[in-house]
Amino acid sequence: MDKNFYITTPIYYPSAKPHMGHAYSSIIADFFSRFKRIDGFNVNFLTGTDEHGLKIQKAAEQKNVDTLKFCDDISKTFRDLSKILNLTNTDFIRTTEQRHKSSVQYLWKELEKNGEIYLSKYSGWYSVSDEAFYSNDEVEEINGKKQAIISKSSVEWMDEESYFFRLSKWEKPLLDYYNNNPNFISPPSRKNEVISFVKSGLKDLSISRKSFSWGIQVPNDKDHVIYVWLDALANYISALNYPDTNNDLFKNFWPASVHLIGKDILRFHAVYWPAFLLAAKIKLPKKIYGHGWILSGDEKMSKSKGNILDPIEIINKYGLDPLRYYLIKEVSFGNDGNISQERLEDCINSDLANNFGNLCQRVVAFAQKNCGGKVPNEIDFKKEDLKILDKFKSNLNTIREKIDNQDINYYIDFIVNSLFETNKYFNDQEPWKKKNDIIRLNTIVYTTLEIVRKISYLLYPIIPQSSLKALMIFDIKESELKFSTLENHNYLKKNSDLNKIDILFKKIEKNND
RNA sequence: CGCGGGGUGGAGCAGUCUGGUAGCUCGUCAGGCUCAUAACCUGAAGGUCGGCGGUUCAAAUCCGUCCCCCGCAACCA
Repeated sequence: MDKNFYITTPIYYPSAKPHMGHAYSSIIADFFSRFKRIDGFNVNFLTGTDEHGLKIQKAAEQKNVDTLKFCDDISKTFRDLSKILNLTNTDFIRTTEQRHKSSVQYLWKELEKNGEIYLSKYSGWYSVSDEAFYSNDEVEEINGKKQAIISKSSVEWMDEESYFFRLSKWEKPLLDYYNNNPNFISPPSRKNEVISFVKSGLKDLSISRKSFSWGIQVPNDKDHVIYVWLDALANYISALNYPDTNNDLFKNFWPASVHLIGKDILRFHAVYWPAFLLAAKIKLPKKIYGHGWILSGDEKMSKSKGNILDPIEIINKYGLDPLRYYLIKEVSFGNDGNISQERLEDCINSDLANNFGNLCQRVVAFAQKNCGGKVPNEIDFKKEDLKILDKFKSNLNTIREKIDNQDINYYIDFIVNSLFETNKYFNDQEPWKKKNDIIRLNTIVYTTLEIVRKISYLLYPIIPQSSLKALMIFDIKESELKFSTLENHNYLKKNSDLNKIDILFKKIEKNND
């Protein structure tokens, strides 16, 4: 069985500072990475920044700084964000790096060699901010200025030589591929969208620009710069040292297990990217997953509405793990989700503090008083103990399957239900009334501790810091985490010391006004 | 006929592909417990699943039609 796992985030376009959407994509990717890692996989987790294009060039000019310097600075804020979000990415790629540039140029030459590229002329209305051409009927004139009807961004007439990629010839092969690989585009609602787009007909794609210079040069034609999307998408293989397909990175990790993206860039990933790869005779990634957007309230975050929730500010106020938990739990994965401080606070109080944090606290405190602060030694499992313990064992493979289908909702529901059941179990077993039946008392405590361990493992991909803090009760370190040990009901060493831990999550005081 | 998403108890959501007594979290009310972060457990109230029509023994789920909301005009995941 393939024990390698390669997951990517989009590479972020650093024309402005990071926002909640970036944080969301990254956190989800980190979730999968961490899960796979504790399940014994060799994980490659790539993120980075996409730094070419006219928008960047102009932004740098406006600030009167060297373009690369401009990119260095903003790229760094994204690299910093990775640290702030506690990501376990194994690489961070910048499209301005030499390893990427030479990889893209090689890819170009491959396409050229295979007869996929031809030189022609492009005339049309070009929008800088959309990086797209529009035809006459897609443009309107308002106050004497031409703008694109769809995006309302201003356009200018361009009449320039351009290289084209024979996208049209891949229409049928793409449709066949979607058909033969039903999970290639997920979730299904996105797949339908892509299929109907491809069915409506694909035109050849302009893949070079003469009008600006900030990009990767077309091999053997220094007047042209390679189209930003062809450039950007290639990051997924340039980071694996393509074209050196014999090196370990490429051999182990290509094709990628999943490209995690926002639904807005689905077309580039599900149509253009596979077409480029087919044309270059490179294997296609196994899955493209287009997740939804994070909205504020019911609306899109926007400066004018003043409803922006900056991930950094949220983290400074509430901490990282609550944000990670919220984004993973409260957002129905695949759909758009809302974030509001009020609901974030509810999450912290109900799920994290009351349900999980308090459970850890109550069992450890009980063991301190009644079991000498040690993992109980003499125990005797009864069927009610085994019943709750076995739930983890019997669901191991289901959980793995759900994760492979990106069914995060199932995963988190399993955890939350387990927390309820454990609190109920402790309640119903009433260990505080078993002081004259020490074996029974011990068994209840042991069982509950085991479940705290199991749940902490499950929570590790979601809230790593807090999970590890909880596992300090047992002196379990990050490097020891193994998902498969959820099967073991006797994992905790008997008679070993239980460490007292601080309160895991402080409750948020609610205003009553 | 632009494209796409959505309308399920007070709030936020699952369930719709593969029809079969409407489910979860929060909130509210009542009770229990006392080991714990005034926490935890139990019970209750609360929904004609946007409207209308159709298929069916049976529709939140399939088909048709209509109404309403949201995004695609960005800080682009």
